Amino acid sequence: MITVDWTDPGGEGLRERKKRQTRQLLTDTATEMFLDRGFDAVRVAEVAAACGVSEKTVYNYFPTKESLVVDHPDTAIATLRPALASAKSPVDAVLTVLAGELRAVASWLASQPDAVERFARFAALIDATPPLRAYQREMAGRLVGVIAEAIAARAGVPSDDPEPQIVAIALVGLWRVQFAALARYVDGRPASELVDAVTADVRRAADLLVGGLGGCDQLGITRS
Amino acid sequence: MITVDWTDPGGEGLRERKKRQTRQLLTDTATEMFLDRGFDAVRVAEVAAACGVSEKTVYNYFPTKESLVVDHPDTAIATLRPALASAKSPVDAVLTVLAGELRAVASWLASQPDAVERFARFAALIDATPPLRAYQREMAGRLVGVIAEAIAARAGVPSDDPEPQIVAIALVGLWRVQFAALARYVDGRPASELVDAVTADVRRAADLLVGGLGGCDQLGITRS
DNA sequence: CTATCAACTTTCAGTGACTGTAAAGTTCGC
DNA sequence: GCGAACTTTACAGTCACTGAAAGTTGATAG
Repeated sequence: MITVDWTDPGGEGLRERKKRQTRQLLTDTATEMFLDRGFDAVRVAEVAAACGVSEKTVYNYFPTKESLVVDHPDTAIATLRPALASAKSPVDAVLTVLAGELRAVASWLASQPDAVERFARFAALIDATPPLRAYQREMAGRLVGVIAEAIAARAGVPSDDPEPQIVAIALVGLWRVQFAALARYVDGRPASELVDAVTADVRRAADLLVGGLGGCDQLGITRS
Repeated sequence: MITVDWTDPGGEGLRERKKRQTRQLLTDTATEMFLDRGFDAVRVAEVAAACGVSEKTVYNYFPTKESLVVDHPDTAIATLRPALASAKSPVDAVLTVLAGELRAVASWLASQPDAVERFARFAALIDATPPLRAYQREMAGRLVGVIAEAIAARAGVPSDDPEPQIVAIALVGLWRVQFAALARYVDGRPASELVDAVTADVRRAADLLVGGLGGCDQLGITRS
C-alpha cells in the first residue's frame, strides 16, 4: 500500500512477474480487507480465498499475517545501510533516509484521489492493532541493530557498548516521530504543507537529540 | 524469577495466599523449564501439568506464554509513575527507578548460590527468543507512553508532540542499556563491582542523552 | 515440438497458543 | 453448616502457522 512500486528493469521472466503480481495482490487485498473489517476479523484463509490462492501460498510469500500489511520491512534497512556508510554521520544518514521515505509517501499521497483518507485509515489501523504495533517495533529493533553496528564499527568499539546502543535507539525513535507526525497532519493540512510540517517535527526531535535533552528546557526535562 | 518476592502484609485470606503461591509456582517452574529446554520446546500444557493445574488456569493467571517469564511487567510502571511525579525531572525519575531495579537484582543475585549462572542463562534465553524480546519491547512501549504523558502534562503540550515522544523513547532506551550491561557483566565481574559497572554504563548513556549526541564526538555521531 | 527438470502451488493433516462456557469444587461471611 | 462469591476444570473450538507429498506450470535442452 505504501509501497512505491519500484519498477524493476524489464529483464524478467514470466515466472518472476507472476510472483511479483501475486505478492502485490496479496498485500493489496489484505490491506483493503483489514481496513474494512479490522485486522483480527479477517482470517488469513479469507485473504487467500479472495486472491484465488491457497492459504499455504500466502505463507510462502509472507512469514506472518502482520507482514501482509507492513510490506517489505527490509526496504528501510536496505536503504539505511548504504546511507550510513556514505553519510558524514549517523544522524545525517537517518535524516536522509527519513526524508526519502517522506517524499515517497507524499508522492504516493498525490498519486491517488482517496489516498489521504486511505492513509489516515491505515495509520489508525496500525495504532489500533497491537500485533501490528508489535510488528512495527520489531522492525524498529532491527534498525537499532543496524545503526548500532555502524556506529560501533566506525568508532572501533563493540556494538553492545552503551553509547552505540543508546544513540541507535534514540535515532530510530525518529521513525516513530515521523510516522506520528504523518498520521497527525495528513488529515488536517493541505498536501502542499504536509511535507514541511512533518519535516519540522522530525527536525525538532532531531535537534533535541543532537543538542541534548537539556537543550529546550523551558519545562524541565533534565535536572535543573 | 527476577521478582523480588514483595512480601505482602499479613492481612490476607487463604484465597489470596493460594493465588499468590500458584502464580509464583507457575512462573518459577515455567522459567526453569524454559531455561532447561528452550522457550519453544515447552508447551503451556506441560507447564500446567508440572504444576498440577489445568492449562486454562495458567491462562487465568497469565495472558500469554511470554508473560510467564517476564513476571509483573507492570511493576516498573507502578514504580515509575510516582517517581515521575516526585522527581525533579524525567531523567532523574528514570535513573532513580533504574537504580532501584538494579539494587533489587543485585540483592537477588547475592541471595542464592547459583544466582549468577541462572541470571546469565536467563538473559541469554531472552536474547535468543524472539517472542520474549518482542514482549520486552512491548513493555518498553508502555513505558514510553507513561513517560511521554508525564512530560507532556508537565509542559502543557499534547503527548504526541515530537519532543515528549523522542525524549521518552530515548529515556526508555536506558532500560535496554541497563539490561545489556547486566547481561554482559554478571558473568565476568565479581558481584561487588557489578552494580558499579552497570551504573557506569547507564550513566554514560544518560550523559550522552542529556549532553547531546554531539557530546562525545571523538568519532562522528553527529555531523562534524 | 517435446521431454525433462526445477520451481511453485495445492492439499492435507497436524501443532499449539488462546478463548468461551458450563459444571464442579473452594473459600468466605454469616 | 449454609448460601454466595469466586476458582478451577473439562471440553470443545478457533486460528495462525508448519511440514510433507503430490500435482501443476514455466524454463530449457535436445
